[in-house]
Amino acid sequence: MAAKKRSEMMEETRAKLIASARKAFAEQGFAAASMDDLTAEAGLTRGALYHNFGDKRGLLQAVVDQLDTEMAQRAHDIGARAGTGWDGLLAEGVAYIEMALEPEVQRIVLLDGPAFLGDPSQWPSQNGCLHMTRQTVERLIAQGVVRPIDPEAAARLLNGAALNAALWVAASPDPQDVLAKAVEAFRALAEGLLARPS
Amino acid sequence: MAAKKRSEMMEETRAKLIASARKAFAEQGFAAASMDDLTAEAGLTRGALYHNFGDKRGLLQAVVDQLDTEMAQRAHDIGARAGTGWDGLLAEGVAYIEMALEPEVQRIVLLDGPAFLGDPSQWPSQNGCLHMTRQTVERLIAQGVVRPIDPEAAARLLNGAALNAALWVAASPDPQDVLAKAVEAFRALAEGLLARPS
DNA sequence: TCAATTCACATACGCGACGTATGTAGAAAT
DNA sequence: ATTTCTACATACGTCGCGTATGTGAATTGA
Repeated sequence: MAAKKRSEMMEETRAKLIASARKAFAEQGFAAASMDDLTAEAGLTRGALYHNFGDKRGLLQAVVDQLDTEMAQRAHDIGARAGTGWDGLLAEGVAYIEMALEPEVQRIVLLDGPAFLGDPSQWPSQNGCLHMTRQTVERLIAQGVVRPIDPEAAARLLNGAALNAALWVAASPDPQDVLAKAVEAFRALAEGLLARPS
Repeated sequence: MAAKKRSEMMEETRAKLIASARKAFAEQGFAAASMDDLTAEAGLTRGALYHNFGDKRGLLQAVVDQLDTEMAQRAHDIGARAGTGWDGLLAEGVAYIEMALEPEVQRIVLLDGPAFLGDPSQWPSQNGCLHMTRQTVERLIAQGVVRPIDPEAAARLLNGAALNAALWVAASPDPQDVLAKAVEAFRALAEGLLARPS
């Protein structure tokens, strides 16, 4: 076991705190989660927390950034696997709906994030999912597949639709059935973006 | 001045507390708002609050119900003025986007509401806006204007899209310009619901 | 009309959680 | 080897929620 440098130790501490916070925030919500409990589970104290993240919101910010980055990566992979065309965008959107079913994502990124950190597009992580959807839309507009509308606006509305679909699915007693309906409605809505041959 | 009955007095205190809470929650957010300050501004104490609403969440629930009812009424009027067809649905959606620009609506109903009360469709007020949009969609499906998809799903996604559009507009430095883009994108998306002559 | 009761609200208290100020041990620097 | 620095721990003050208890005015019943 090689001796660890100080910077490595600090990275490890940050990682442990973020991991504990992810669990606590997902299970109890940001407001109800106790910093004492949270840090204790990571084998640390609140001192480490305030030293590394400034305050409770700073920790939430770090957790959200990590989750958002993971989500963007996953959605990108799924979208790319479905191709660079229209199907890619649909796959991304559906992937987003399905990811939003995970309690961690829903509670932290979709509910507490906007409530306590404000508008997602202002986050340091820039909301990777949103950014990625926008790029996909831009590409499809350039391809002539999607009609020339503001790509930022389109990405916003698509992500918003997906988010609410996920909230609905998650709260339903029969998630599988509701998920199918949500995906169908999402496909229908998204088709409104298609260039009409008119 | 007629003497007031006890029930009338109680209604008045409830109204005063809700009014104070609307201001406080809108300005500071639910989590940061202090019940002591809130009740003091209404000329009361926390005693009245806990007697009438049970706890802090109960007060938020009451505020959200009131706002939601007002929003549904306003959107209904605007939609009805635009007719009972496709334009009615579009008008409702745009009205929803514009209402979501008001700090009271955005902060309380769209951000803190879901975060602290859970899924909007589970609220006692049943989320009037959502309910109304669904009815409109159902009517248009019956008319053959909208293709036969699950109306609940469609209403959910439309409202979700409108919400995120509003968050975007509100956070932008040039709301007027961004609002126009958002409305355009919303119209495009919504057209995906139209029945195709395929 | 008057005593008894109810109730809407105020007051008082305890507890938990956040943020800060201070302490400390070990690594880094010279 | 001494000094400095820093990543964390410890200790403290404060604030806000929820509850338990008190009180005066309105209501009830005879």
